Amino acid sequence: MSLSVPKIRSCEDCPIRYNAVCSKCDPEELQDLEEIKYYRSYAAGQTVFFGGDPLEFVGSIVSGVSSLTRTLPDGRIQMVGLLLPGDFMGRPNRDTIDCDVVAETDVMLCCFRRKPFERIIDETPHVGQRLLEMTLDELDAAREWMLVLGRKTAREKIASLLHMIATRMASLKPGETAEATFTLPITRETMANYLGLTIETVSRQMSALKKDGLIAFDERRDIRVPDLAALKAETGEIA
Amino acid sequence: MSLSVPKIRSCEDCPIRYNAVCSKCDPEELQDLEEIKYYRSYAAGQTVFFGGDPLEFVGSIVSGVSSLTRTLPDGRIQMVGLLLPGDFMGRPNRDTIDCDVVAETDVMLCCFRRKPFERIIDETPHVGQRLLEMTLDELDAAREWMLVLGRKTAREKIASLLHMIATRMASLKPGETAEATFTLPITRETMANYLGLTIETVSRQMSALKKDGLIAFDERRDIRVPDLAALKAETGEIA
DNA sequence: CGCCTAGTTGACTTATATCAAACCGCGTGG
DNA sequence: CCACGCGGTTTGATATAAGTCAACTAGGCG
Repeated sequence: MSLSVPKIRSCEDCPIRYNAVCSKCDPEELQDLEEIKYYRSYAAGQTVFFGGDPLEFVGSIVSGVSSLTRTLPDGRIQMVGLLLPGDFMGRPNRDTIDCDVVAETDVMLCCFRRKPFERIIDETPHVGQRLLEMTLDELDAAREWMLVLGRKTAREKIASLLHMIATRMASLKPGETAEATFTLPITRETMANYLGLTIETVSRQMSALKKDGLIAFDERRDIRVPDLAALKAETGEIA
Repeated sequence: MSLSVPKIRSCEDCPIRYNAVCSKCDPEELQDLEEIKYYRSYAAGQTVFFGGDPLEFVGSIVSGVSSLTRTLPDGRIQMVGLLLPGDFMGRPNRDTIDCDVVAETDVMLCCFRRKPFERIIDETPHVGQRLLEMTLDELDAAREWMLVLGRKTAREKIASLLHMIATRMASLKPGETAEATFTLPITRETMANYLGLTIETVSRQMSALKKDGLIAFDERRDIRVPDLAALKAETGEIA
């Protein structure tokens, strides 16, 4: 498993320059951040943080996908967040982290040691403001997901997840047809953990959606959605 | 249904002075807030915001309990947040709200029109900082709840809800025995909507917990928990 | 007094979990 | 080069937790 070495030299080149926690910074603020940032890479499957560990650093996902999970003592797992490029991980003003953070694909992180970053939040308003904005968005997403977990059927859950991934991925390369193609960044097991289902149920519903022509795939991970609107109609969100 | 008229004259008297969005403010900042604040009351059952409506104001719960809910077109409802005194409602920098907000009991709100409040966030750092802190806490709570919704059994869900209410209410009057008594601020239906269950299942599990001696009640809403640790053991969170 | 809402309880159905087996692509070592 | 094992996935048979439908109780209020 090869770890890509960071090639980014300055924040100007950074692929997440305009949506990460630093996106509102003016050049001067950016300079402050630049002085304390450093990069880290994780291979797919590696754990970035263990729940309960002291939180030494925070940071942004530059590339790749990570998951946030919570686990019950008997081993039941629930994914509680999916972090894509630009998303922030860690929690200022908290000594420990309460979720496991796992790299689902190879991941590159732009990190800041927590203490200096907390100082920056207090001193450079645009970082704190952007972080508030991002946290509010995440809260909205978490609440949206509570509806999925609490009230949707297995089929609706799968359709919702696929639709979300399709649109979030698509938003990176905008060009918008009714169609979408993407590679699932996660295993069936991870999907199950996200959706509060078993992997067997995930598999059955994927097969059912395929049989119904709503999605297509041969290789297990390469999904084609011929008609995003039709998939959306399966999420239960349409009247 | 009688609406209590606000009796609070200044922020100094305010019951949520030290845990609301204003809690980090120094006297000068408080003065800025005081100039734009106003009070509103809602009777139990009234809707404060309808999902999708323009968001004219934001504010803090001074007293009472409100719920945040999301609804699917076919009528399925999921509660996605429970707001207790001190909690903040509304969303700066967003023109509409995406949840219904309902007063579960009589509620008093300390409100700010949204635009002036947004200006305050930008100008008085302690408000933005506190709001970030509160939003991060809410995000943690939402994630905790995703675990409940996705992976817990009906009994564990009920136990989790009762335990949470017991401890959150208890924290107001700290004195900590192993025992707790409280009045449920919500109906069985609201409980069901919070937990992603039907009201019949809620009722059955309440009866089961009662039969097992984990809770006691005659009047449907006045709950006594003889042993909080024993209740906690039913939440699935204990090894 | 009778209706209305909130809650409880029972009988039955069903969606999803559980248990079990087999499949498929892939890298490894004989 | 092929057999093997392995992780990830699919599919089938069965079990069960929770949902549905329905009847009934108990307060509260006009």
